Amino acid sequence: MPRARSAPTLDDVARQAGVSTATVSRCLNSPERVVERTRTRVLSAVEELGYTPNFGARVMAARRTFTIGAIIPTMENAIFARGLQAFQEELHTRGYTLLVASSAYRPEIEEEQIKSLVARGADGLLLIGYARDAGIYDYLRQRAIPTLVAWAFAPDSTQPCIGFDNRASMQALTDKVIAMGHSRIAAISGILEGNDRAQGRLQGIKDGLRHNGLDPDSLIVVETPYEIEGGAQAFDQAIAGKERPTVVMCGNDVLAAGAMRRARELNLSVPDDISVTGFDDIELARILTPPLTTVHVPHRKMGRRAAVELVKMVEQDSVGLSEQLQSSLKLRGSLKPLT
Amino acid sequence: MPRARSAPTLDDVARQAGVSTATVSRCLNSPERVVERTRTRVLSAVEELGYTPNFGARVMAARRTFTIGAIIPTMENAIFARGLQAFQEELHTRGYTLLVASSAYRPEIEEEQIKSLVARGADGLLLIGYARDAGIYDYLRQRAIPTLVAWAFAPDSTQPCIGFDNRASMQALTDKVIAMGHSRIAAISGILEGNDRAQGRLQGIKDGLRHNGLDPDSLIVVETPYEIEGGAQAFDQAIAGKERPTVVMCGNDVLAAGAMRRARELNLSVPDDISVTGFDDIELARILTPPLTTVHVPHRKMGRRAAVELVKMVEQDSVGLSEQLQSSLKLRGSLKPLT
DNA sequence: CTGAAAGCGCTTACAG
DNA sequence: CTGAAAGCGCTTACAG
Repeated sequence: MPRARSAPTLDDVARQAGVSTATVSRCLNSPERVVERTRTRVLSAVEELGYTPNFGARVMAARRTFTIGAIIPTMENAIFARGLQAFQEELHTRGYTLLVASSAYRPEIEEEQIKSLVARGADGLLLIGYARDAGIYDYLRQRAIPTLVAWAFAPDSTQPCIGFDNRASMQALTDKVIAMGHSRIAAISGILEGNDRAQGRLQGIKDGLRHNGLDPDSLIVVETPYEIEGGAQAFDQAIAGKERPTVVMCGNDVLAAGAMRRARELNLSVPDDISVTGFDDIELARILTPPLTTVHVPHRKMGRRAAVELVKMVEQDSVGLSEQLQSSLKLRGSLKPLT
Repeated sequence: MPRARSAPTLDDVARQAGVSTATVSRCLNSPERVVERTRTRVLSAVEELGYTPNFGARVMAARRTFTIGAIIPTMENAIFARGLQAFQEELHTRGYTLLVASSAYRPEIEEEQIKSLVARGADGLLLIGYARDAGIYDYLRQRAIPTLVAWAFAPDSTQPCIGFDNRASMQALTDKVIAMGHSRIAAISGILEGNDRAQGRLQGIKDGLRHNGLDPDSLIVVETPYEIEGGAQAFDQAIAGKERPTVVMCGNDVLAAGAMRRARELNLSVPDDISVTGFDDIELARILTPPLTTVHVPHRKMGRRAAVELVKMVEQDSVGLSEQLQSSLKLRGSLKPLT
């Protein structure tokens, strides 16, 4: 915060207005406690000098930064971008600023980033998914940093969480896929380790198989990073067996986009030769050819609700209420009934 | 930053280690100025107490926050997401944290956000594009906030900028389009007002027309927000004239994706009935059917370079060097020669 | 190499 | 409604 050496301070304003610094501070922070006459005098002094409160001093005296930290796996994935945008907008209307860091889906980086944002004075923290080392939650509890988990919902989570049930959502899609006559199913999953969303989604497929009398162990599973290229390469493995699956269920829309691109390169028609499904319903899903069958997730709503709840936790020092949001199936051209 | 009332302070550490607070501070900030024996004693006291420096106090005393602010139009657009991710990664390796705000492409919101991030103590600022009110630059200069512009390069910019020449890049694409035999050209542009990138790209198309002896005034121009839906709706207008254009050149890939979706809905084949081009070469470009001809922009490199330069400006109090990055054409299936 | 002490610029009980 | 003053927890010349 290197500023012109001449940056005016509260003292300057006080002198100019002929009042004490306490009064100036009150005019700025709780104007109703100052009589109108004084207030206008002070405010015009503020205006005249172009005074802006010094951030560090204010933080130190008030013991809060009005800053909320968020650590997401990556900003590049549209899945987080949309929700994070809504989160930031909502924070802004509430007077908070967003501090962002990314973990690249790596627990040890996430841990480092958590500590870094806490050291930077984040008043509260948004994390993606609930599965992580208990030590981190201890650390956060010890420092009394309100922490909210999003993008996942688990009734038994130790942390308040706002999100949807990844596992049940994926099972619902699987039930539908099976109802359409598919039974040779392959899954392209994101990296499972340390990722409760990816694990939940894969479990959801197995639940669906089991639920419909199919053997979950017969499921072909290919694990790959959540990238288009990953989806494309995984597709090759997914269809490599002697009997080609009739449908490839992907852990998210990005993987599905990669899978569909690869299908096209192999001259396989989607959905005539093979069906493909995704998860998330990001914008991409509708511009693919054919449009992608997927699970719709209310990203913006989730981001907004998370901001509201987290600010409440920070300001009222409350524990935070979990909230389960509903997902829904979007049936589009990439999934076709087996006649 | 509400923490457990028991959060240890420098004083606690000093007492525990039997030294002064000055020595503890030195151990943490310039360890080489403390003799080893003392240092290890202090460090183990730090460890024992689980001491973390108080952010506000440190900021106030040191007069900097090690925080860099970035204000982008929106996080939702993959165009910024990729570059911002790289920007954040590079900042992190240099010990800085990223503060993010978004402007929704609205100058008045951007101005508010600039002031907000400055008030939050951003040591430096990253802004997108150079065109904005001179008053803002005055404001930033007055507070001595190092400011770097990215996503655009203009040799005559008053601010240091790291980016590419939007206008020349689009002209290069236009030259190519015309060389392929197209002359009935429509443009789907982003909103022009206050957006130098959008203006530059549109000018680039006109430059190309002029350069090839065509009348720039004959260009059909439809202006719409940078969203898929905007591109889809604009497509209808772009082809509404008596003679259908043979190519629709879009201000970015997102608009192009919308245009292509709409073409499909109208049963127009791309590229047989009409060609489409984009700008940015985000991942989406390669998964469209057919793949999109576009202008490749080195987003990650731009983000990294911007971080390096901005940190240099902050730490060395230097003016900042502009850097022009090269874009390149990606010719793919959505653009077809007119035989 | 280390310490005593001033100072950073606010906020906030506590008085009046 | 307003002011005097303590205090927030660091950093950093300045001495020694």
